[in-house]
Amino acid sequence: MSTQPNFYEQVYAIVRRIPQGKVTSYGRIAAMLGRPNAARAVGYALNALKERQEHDVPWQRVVNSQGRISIVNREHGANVQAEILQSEGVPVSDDLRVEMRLYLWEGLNLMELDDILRGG
DNA sequence: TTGTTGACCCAAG
DNA sequence: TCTTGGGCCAACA
Repeated sequence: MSTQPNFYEQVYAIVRRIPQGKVTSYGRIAAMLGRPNAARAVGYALNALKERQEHDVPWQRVVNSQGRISIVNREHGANVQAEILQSEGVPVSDDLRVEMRLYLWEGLNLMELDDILRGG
């Protein structure tokens, strides 16, 4: 389809469905969109979120494939993303790592995914 | 259209 | 476990 929704919007649609207390990776999101090698583009999309001020997108629930936080932003000495995740019940170690084995979000079911790919 | 930049991923060493 | 290098993709100048 040539009139499919923007790549950004698809990324946001998926991130919005990550349940509290779970995390997923940039690469997994890219794979859900049918672009297993577009992990960097997903990061680019989330980066643009800052300026858009879309507070309904839980960007903090996205970490890299190794369960590590890739964001350098920090306030009063503590990493912002780590703070938010811990407040949601996801433990983050001192070296900014999350136990992916325990907190990984498995992803969407086929019906939800199809809904997003269609533009829902 | 080309080159550069990123909140990445993966395989090797 | 950490570091490198190569690869991939979208946005932007």
